[in-house]
Amino acid sequence: MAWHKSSGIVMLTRLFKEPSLLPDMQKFGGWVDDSGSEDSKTKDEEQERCRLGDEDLDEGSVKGGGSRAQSEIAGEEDYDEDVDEDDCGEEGDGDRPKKRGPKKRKMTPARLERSKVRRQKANARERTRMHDLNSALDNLRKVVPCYSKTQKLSKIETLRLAKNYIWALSEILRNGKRPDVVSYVQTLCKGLSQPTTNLVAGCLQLNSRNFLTEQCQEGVRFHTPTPSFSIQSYPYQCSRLSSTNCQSGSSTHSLRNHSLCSAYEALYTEGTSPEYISADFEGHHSPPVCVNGNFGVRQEEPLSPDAERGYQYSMHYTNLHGSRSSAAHGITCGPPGARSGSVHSENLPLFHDVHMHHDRTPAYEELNAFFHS
DNA sequence: TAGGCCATCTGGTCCT
DNA sequence: AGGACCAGATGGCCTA
Repeated sequence: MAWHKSSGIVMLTRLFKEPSLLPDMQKFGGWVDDSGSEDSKTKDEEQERCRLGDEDLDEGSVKGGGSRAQSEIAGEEDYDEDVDEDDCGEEGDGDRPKKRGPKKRKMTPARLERSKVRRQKANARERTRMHDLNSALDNLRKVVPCYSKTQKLSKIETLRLAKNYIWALSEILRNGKRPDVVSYVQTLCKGLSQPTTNLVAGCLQLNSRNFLTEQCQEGVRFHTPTPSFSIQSYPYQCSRLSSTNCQSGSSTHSLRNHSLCSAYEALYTEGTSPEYISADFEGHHSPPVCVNGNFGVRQEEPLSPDAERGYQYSMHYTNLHGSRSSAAHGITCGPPGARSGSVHSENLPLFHDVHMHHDRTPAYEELNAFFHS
């Protein structure tokens, strides 16, 4: 599906206004073949233009016959200078067909100035609109899984993750049962770039005590709602794996399943009710960790040294912007103030500024209650 | 230096 | 008439 960034943002905006559009998201996108924009002016030029006043806003508002709104905004200064403002006679030479519609008026300095002012106002409105849009996007970043103040998801990744998140939650509500965790993770990461996938999966991976499971070694068979989706599509990069029994592949980078294995493991934690333990994954119980805002985080007991060592196997997140947060990150995960339930960040060298959300929205509460009922 | 991401400008279109 | 929306173009910044 072709997904244009701006189109995606617009779609998101409209989705908030019209949730009924959600089923049409998949149809949304595509490139518009259009052209014809003038060169953008530099910021210095823009600042210079901003020094212009509005004294001409109300001057000379008399228009010719018909609407001229478009021509006023759309570069009226390009119109012919030799067309008289009051000329209502024939336009153009005899060979060309006569043009209908409003006459082009001569650009007087005053009108030129008005055009500039109008353009400035339009630019200011557009800036405000985009700022509002970005603000909404920031709010969206805060409610999708994996929020990082220092490592913001890009716009497109935020939208993709939000779409996946909505889809995952919809599936949960539709099925009325606890989801298969790996499928849940898969759904969240579907279509995301590798860095974002690593980020999301890394957020889900808090416990590596039983990092490599049989499922991992043998290849996890996922219960995915979308058969075409395969975890093999996400070559997660793992770090600090050399000392573990994760060497199932020929290289570190071959351990692409580990993060999801850990994420998978992470959900099935001790402290949860027995029915929470998947039949597919009940060999061990790990300290409770969150998967996203819909899952609570509790850790009932201090980590054992082994468990702490296990965190050394945290997946490496290849961030989008390099060194900003690539090292010494841990995960802050869990309800604020839940000291015993939070994983010590010092044990989590990655993702220290990354955490799952716990926005107490009604949907959150409902789902959280659902998962802990 | 290429590529990704972003902010901004710009002109076109639609709607009120 | 004017604002909202859209999408292309452009340049800046950053990272690999």
